[in-house]
Amino acid sequence: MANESTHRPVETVETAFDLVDALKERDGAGVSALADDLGLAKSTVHRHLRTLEERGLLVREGDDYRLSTWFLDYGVHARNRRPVVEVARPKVDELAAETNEKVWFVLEEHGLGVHVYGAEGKHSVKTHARIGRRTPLHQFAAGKAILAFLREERVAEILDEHGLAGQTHRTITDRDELLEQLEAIRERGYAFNREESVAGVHAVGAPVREEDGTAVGAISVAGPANRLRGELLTDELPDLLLGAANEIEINLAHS
Amino acid sequence: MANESTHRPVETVETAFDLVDALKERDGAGVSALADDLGLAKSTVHRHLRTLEERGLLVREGDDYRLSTWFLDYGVHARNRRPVVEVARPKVDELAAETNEKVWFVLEEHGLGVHVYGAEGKHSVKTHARIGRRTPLHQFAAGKAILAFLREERVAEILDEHGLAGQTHRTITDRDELLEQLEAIRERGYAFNREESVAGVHAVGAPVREEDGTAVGAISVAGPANRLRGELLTDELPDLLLGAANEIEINLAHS
DNA sequence: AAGCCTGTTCCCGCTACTCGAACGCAGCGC
DNA sequence: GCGCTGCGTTCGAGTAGCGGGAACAGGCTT
Repeated sequence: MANESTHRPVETVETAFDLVDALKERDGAGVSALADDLGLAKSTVHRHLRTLEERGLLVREGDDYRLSTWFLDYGVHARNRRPVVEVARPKVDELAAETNEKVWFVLEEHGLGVHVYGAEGKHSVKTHARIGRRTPLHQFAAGKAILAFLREERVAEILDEHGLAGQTHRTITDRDELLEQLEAIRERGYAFNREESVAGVHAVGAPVREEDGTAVGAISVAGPANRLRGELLTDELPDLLLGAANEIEINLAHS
Repeated sequence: MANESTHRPVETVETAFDLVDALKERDGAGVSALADDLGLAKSTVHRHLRTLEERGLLVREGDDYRLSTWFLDYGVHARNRRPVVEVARPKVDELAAETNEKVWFVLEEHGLGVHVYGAEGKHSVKTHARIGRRTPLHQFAAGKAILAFLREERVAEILDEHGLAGQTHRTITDRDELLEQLEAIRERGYAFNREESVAGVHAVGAPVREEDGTAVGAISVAGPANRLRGELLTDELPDLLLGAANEIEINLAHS
């Protein structure tokens, strides 16, 4: 599929999104700053920004432009298109109420984990996770749970493409070690994250699978390491998660 | 500022977003269908879709493309950039718990109301409102609350640009009638919506204003018409809303 | 097997995108 | 007061690259 070498992207579209990315990163900026940043002529940047603004994608604040909430509309649409999200949402809420911890539902897209829905428990920790954020799958419990239940070639593809970047000193950065863990996850059915993405934070993740066994997403519970330990971490939470994941799978199959 | 006539948009970017819009509307589609729809050559559509897909903005499902959750990342970023949203969020949650009804926080952008954050009460009604959705300001309580506290010229601009489309038989479609209502809203400080956006649904909306008096957003409570009536509608809910709006304004000024 | 539907590739022509220079305006320092 | 320097904006020109059309490859149906 798709011989990469022959395909030439639409460069004008690429610069448009380079601008959008730059605006996101800089939290808004003006014409000159963006032109410098991207090595484009001011007039070019100007024309692009105006085009995007007239479409409603950007808003002006004085001489600066920033992203508009149009993107939210596209994004929410994209999220809700995946049936599993609608099914998972109430279960995530339930789990958060039961465990009092932060609960996430995560999808895989383009080989990265996307946090698409989260619910706060009474004692939720604040992590860097946020709706829409993309995280390399090997760095967290839900991600590893997904990886463990993807086709082997797909896993290889993903690891080749995105590598094994470290996040904390505990993050798995060795490929063989990761593959071993994935094997263990496959056997017991759920994944742990012991300070691999945030220092002081533990998590458990369980995959949500479809009929053929491949993961369409995962749910996870995360909390402070000193609270999530012992049997709570190794037995109780996995039980709750597997139950919830299973319910989601059933509801998904009958929807 | 901005002589519209001289400015020529980047057409390639426009077609790219025409494709994105079409994909949103159709919930995903293939090359040929999109080419037919937009009157473009298949090869053109193909090249655009590939470009967007390689950027991670689209995902392929077989031969169909659909929007990816990348947009969610942009959108959440855009929303969280507005400081008022972070401040309003906990108040919206509180109000939902207190009233047991659906509570929304709405921003104005490009002359339209954007529902950026909503909280469910125990007895929430399901309306067509959804995070990210844009609605003409004259059609609902929060929107009217915002309109009432914008500069007069700005209001005229918005009405000229977006018109007064009807939504239910109760929607205000007469400009003078709307301006009169806005005057009344300015005097009492909050707005009502009696089946003007959804049949059988009433709502109350209160503006969140900054120091100079202009609205930066609004909160609203919506529920079934037969529950939201009498003193609850005309006194109790307005009181609660004004209190919450005021707290948001104070927190916003000190953040 | 032939037809028809996809998505995909290739190449050519002309559009329109990019650039650079010039302009108007503000704010600042001398 | 004046000029400098920053900004966003406009204009014109030259050519890169976008868009179109035709041809190809593969699946499915008839």
